[in-house]
Amino acid sequence: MAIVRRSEKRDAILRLIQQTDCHPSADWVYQQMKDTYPGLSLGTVYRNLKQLSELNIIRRVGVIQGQERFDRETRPHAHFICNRCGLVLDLPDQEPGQGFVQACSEQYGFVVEGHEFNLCGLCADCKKIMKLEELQS
Amino acid sequence: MAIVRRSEKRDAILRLIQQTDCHPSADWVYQQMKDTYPGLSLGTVYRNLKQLSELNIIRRVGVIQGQERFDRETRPHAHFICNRCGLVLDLPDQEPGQGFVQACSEQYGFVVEGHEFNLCGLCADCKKIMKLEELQS
DNA sequence: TTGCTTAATAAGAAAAATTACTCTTTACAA
DNA sequence: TTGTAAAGAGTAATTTTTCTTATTAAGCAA
Repeated sequence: MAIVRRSEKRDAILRLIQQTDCHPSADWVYQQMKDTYPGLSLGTVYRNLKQLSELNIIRRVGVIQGQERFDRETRPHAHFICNRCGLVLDLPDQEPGQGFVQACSEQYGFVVEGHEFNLCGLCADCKKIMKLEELQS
Repeated sequence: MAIVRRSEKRDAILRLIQQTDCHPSADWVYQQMKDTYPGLSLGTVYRNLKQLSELNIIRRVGVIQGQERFDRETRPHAHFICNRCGLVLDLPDQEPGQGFVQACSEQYGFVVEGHEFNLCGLCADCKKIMKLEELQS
């Protein structure tokens, strides 16, 4: 990988992500920053998010309702994702059994570098709303 | 959800996915079908893939190298994803402990409808290629 | 069966999200 | 200070979703 040079924009993007627990999207970052950095390009946000996740400084969560979401926490942990409102919540890690990774590596010859584990469903708020809608129909 | 009507295009899309184990992308499906169905629209492929996965007839795997991939197998199972070549491989299910789902549901009030579990890394072929590249540099 | 009704489906265009590319600016080492 | 390559802005291209209008599948009545 190429040398990584210091950059004001990247520092600011990272600071912003570190300060929130909302698992931001690229556009959220852009909207938050564009007043302070008027010349900021959305492409720059995307490029730096990609770079930061490749450097394992932040982490990709996955595409939720059409937008990639990111996570300041790189240590292994699971996520809950609400299918209705798009909420992302950190959960304590659900480690794949060490035996499982070992077996896959041996059987198929893989190098396993990481894992992602997401539960999907309805969050508490959306659960209530769905119940209301049922009653009304 | 709305009533689902029979449709020639959707049947053909589903048949195609059932016949392969390559975890296709929308564009792969489109490329395979466009000769047989000259008027086929890429939008139709996307709409039907979305609908089939909402009906739980196929399953979304996730975005890999910029493209969403799909899986004919809807029963719970894990995936291995190669970060270098984009290979997707089915693995036997790594069930989240029933206790884990139960605990999340109770603690946060979630309704957990499903889970996705992916191992990421290098497949056997890419492992060899990376080794070669190391030797050459 | 035949024709009518309606709502799902399709095509095509447009919008949105993301990535790639080109050219300019800038960080940093020699 | 200067040479270099990384980083940025802006634009274009790609992938995916959404919207509009026309078509068509399927239930119902005659």
